[in-house]
Amino acid sequence: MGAHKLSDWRKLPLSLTELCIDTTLRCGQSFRWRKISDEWHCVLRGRLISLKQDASHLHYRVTWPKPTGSPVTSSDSIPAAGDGDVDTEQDDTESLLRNYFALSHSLSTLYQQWAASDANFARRAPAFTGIRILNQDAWEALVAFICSSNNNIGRISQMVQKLCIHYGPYIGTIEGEAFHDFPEPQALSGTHVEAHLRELGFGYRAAYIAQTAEIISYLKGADWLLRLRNPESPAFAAPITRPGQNETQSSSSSDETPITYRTAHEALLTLPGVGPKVADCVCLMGLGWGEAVPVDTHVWQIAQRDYHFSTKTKTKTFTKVMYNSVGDHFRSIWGPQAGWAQSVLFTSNLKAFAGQASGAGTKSGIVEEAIVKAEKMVRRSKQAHSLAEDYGMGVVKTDEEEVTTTFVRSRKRRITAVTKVSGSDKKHVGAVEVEVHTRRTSKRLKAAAS
DNA sequence: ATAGACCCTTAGGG
DNA sequence: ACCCTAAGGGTCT
Repeated sequence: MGAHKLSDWRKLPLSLTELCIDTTLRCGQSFRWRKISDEWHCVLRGRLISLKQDASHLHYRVTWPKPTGSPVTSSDSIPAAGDGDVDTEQDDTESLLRNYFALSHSLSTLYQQWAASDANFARRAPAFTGIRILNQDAWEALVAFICSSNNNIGRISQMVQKLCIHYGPYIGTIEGEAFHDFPEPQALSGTHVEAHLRELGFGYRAAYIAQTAEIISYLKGADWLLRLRNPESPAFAAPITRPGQNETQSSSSSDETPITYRTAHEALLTLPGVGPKVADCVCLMGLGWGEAVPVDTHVWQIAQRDYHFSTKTKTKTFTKVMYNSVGDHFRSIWGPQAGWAQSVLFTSNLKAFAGQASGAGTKSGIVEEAIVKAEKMVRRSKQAHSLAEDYGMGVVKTDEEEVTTTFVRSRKRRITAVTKVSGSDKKHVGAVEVEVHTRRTSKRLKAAAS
């Protein structure tokens, strides 16, 4: 009843290989989608979008908000002509969705390319198909990822939800749940905002958000953010200029240096609460820079575990030099859409998706990790002990047929992985045992092993 | 350049 | 049953 108009379901031919909304909408890109009785809902550009998917189609429906402040609802006075039947001529929801899901990229083609140039991707991706980078609103991505620092997906989603409820416009209700749009920068500006956000549990991020909102609203302007977009991205393709049209108009930025991924990244770093990782998230998911590779704890783990990135620099802190070198490395193997490939491996590494990992049975993330570490030991059995030091392993035992690795998962846990190898090939055959010990038990184990 | 502090929530071990 | 610790898509000083 709260909605002005509710469209009928429409559908878009789309395979699950090209897009899997169940994965893409849950993997920590957007924090606003909610699943209610098997349908996904979110407000995009002022309208409430509902989605469901089968093997061949993406089904969508739109709920338009009731016009605010107009005493006479025109639709009520107008006879049945257009009521309950959203004008499909005018409705641009399909193009909105094509743009939001960046459907102009062929995901299956990209997966093939990444798999061809990267064995690790080829091994992990089959269980995680259909993961796309969403083309989100840049301002929303900026604020959401400021919230993401030192935080988990659950709480980030709660925080974004609070921003919408307290500062964003109400759009509609579905099964008793209210949906608001994401607030504009001006709505999050003001002297009271920081204190209020602290009350709402934002912690130290409250100041970052309030300050960034102020800067975008009044100092730099919302245009500033939009000018950081990738002009080459299909999502922001310039309006088609006809041959006869004036061309000087399009090159209005003749006095400015052309925008690049690097300059966009640097520009974002000037905002409070925005470091290299958050800047890359905004570049990738809000500004169309496919080569942006956000390096967080997960990606850093992946880089070390699967791509032989070593922590040999004594320092324990993750420096900006290291950050850039990880990103450059992934760009060199995955190419111009490296950020898209990153999201696939990132998702495969999430605990929430651990059940999907590896085809044979459901191995936990811990087991997966143990297998991979053990495999690494197999490949480099000669340097097993030095590697063990690099990776913080406590005990390493190798012989002709079996490799046993024990490494420290946390201070109070040790995990032992046993990988069987077959003769000269030293191929991993999948036999894995994992044990979790208390400190006391592992001490005994260590003694027994040595 | 490099440790700590920073808000808050939850899961798991004592 | 509770307290305690660690960790969760980092950034700032």
